[in-house]
Amino acid sequence: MPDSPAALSPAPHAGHDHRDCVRAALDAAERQCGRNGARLTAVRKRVLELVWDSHAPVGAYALLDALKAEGQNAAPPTVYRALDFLLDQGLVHRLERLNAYVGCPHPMGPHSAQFLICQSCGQVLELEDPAIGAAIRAGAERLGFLVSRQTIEVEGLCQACRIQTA
Amino acid sequence: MPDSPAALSPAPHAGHDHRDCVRAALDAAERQCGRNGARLTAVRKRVLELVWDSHAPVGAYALLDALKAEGQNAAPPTVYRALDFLLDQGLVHRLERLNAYVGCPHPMGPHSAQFLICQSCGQVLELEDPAIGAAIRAGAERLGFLVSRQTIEVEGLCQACRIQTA
DNA sequence: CGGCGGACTGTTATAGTATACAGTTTGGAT
DNA sequence: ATCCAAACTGTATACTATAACAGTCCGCCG
Ligand SMILES: [Zn+2]
Ligand SMILES: [Zn+2]
Ligand SMILES: [Zn+2]
Ligand SMILES: [Zn+2]
Repeated sequence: MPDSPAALSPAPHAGHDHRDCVRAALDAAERQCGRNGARLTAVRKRVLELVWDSHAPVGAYALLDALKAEGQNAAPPTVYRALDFLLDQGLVHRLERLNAYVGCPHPMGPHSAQFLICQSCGQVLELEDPAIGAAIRAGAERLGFLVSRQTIEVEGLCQACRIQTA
Repeated sequence: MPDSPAALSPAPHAGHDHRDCVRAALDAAERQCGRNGARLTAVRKRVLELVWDSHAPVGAYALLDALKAEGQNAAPPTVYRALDFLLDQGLVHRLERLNAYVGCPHPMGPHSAQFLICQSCGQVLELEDPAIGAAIRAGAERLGFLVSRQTIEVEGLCQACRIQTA
């Protein structure tokens, strides 16, 4: 794994201007927070920017180190509180398999999605495929189980890495 | 909640003899290990039994405490090594959402499955629905993503708890 | 103005989860 | 009997997350 130092890799899907991603994410966040009276404070906004540093998930303590490197007074609760806020707003997602966080590319309040995690480059694609959710609800209901939340994380090789490996 | 103190609750889906579950699991484990020359040592076997104490997931440190309470010399690596072995053999599964481990009711080597976690009673149902896996692979392949491993954990209410709540 | 209440932040300490590493035992294969 | 690899023990440490409480900021009402 070309395990990037997580701090200085703004190189996402090889061939797009990632600044657009960041700008779009921040704009969407402003709108989203405005809509429901949530306050996107400086710390929260900065953490969101740091999460969007790449399309790869970032650990909470990596965010913490980044904040501290900027001279911020920061401790674990600082970043965990910001992350909790962003999670509540549906602006970032948590990847359970990695204990890490990734920006949501289409934030519209809390929503459930599926994540494709590339084991080679570490990037994450967020998928929102109704068929998957439906299949799961169907399987669960056959056992009388009432679904309230789904966690779906798929590991494998993204298209770019698959081609490169071949 | 049909709740029981979690330590002395061999009462899983309300109305089955759980000793059968345990016996079946241990038998399957012996067979499974015999098949591919893996050694089901005393510690490993005991950890498997402890995991099967109920149908609810157990944390690694709860297992550790149980081992120590039995007079075993045990430290975190003791139980993590046993769990790693059992995971490799497909005898237990890890639930990422809970940082906890649960016995596999139909062990046949490593396999991917779906888990229904009841938020009320804590019990876990393991599902192996080909339609779900297929839907995910289909969604992933549409993006050129090659799936190697799926993590699917669904939280909600099991049938028993749903009826009781209603 | 001045105090009140709620939301946010700072700070310290601690809980919970997992692994690295070095040394020792053990059970078989040669 | 000797050797080897796998398994075990023990200690220390890393990594992830939360508890608890004090201080700060800010809009609002009296
Ligand atoms: Zn981008
Ligand atoms: Zn990739
Ligand atoms: Zn049972
Ligand atoms: Zn239940």
